[in-house]
Amino acid sequence: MNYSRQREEIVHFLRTRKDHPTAEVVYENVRMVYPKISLGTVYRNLTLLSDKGEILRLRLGDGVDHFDADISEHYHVICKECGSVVDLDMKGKKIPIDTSILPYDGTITGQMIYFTGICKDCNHKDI
Amino acid sequence: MNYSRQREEIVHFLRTRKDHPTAEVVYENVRMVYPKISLGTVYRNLTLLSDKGEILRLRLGDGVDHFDADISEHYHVICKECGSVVDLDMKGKKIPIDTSILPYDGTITGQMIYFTGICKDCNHKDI
DNA sequence: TATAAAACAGTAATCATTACTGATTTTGAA
DNA sequence: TTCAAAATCAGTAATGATTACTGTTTTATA
Repeated sequence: MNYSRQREEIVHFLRTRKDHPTAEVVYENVRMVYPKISLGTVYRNLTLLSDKGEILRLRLGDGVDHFDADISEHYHVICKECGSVVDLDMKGKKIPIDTSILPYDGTITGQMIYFTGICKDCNHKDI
Repeated sequence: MNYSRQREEIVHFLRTRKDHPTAEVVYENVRMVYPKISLGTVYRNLTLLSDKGEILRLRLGDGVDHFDADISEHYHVICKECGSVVDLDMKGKKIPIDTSILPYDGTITGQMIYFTGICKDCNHKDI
């Protein structure tokens, strides 16, 4: 995989963000540096990078893919009000689930956990 | 909400299935009973029914919504090989996660857990 | 039965994402 | 440094799931 300036900038932009931008948001921002970049290039690189494991693709169920440069073990909370996605910093600890007791005839290899809730900002709005 | 014959048949079909059909699969099957039903009707009813809580809409991350008439507490395993979705019958038990210790500034109201794995059938294929 | 509300079939529109194409850039060896 | 092959790009078209629209039919109930 050759590293183009566009791809570098996409990764660099993602590393500056702790929210979890969509392809569209990445596009709008990288365009400030490379105005001629196309949305297709953004999508192709996000797919390439997540396939190689350099970034995470998050499918949060809102119909749009989100991307995360933080590939360490961590979890996400999705705000039901505003849709924002916030990291849970588990300081390296995984939530323990004993998959061996689950009643399943096949092999369980992984788990995906998302939390839903109301974020700090939306909590304040209610007052 | 008036109950039409089409809507009844959609719910009835979903109840016969333990896999988790997509709107397209529901459409193909309900068409055997009501050949003139349109895909739009299927989508509208699936949305209506899941909004009312009579069925579940599952967003499993494969880009297609799946639907489940079983609204009891249970979990799902997605096969990485064939994409099939199998229920985990937890016999009423929830997987315990103490959300109060999670480092989050807002309110956590719910959790979504999916497991990934290799289903029984795909395990056999490897031999 | 008559009537208003709800639902329908059929079709068009939307929106995120992927695929295609010919031009440009990057890489690594001469 | 130069140059050809490979990779990537910009721009655009296509795809596929889902939603919206419109005029017609069905349903509930008075």
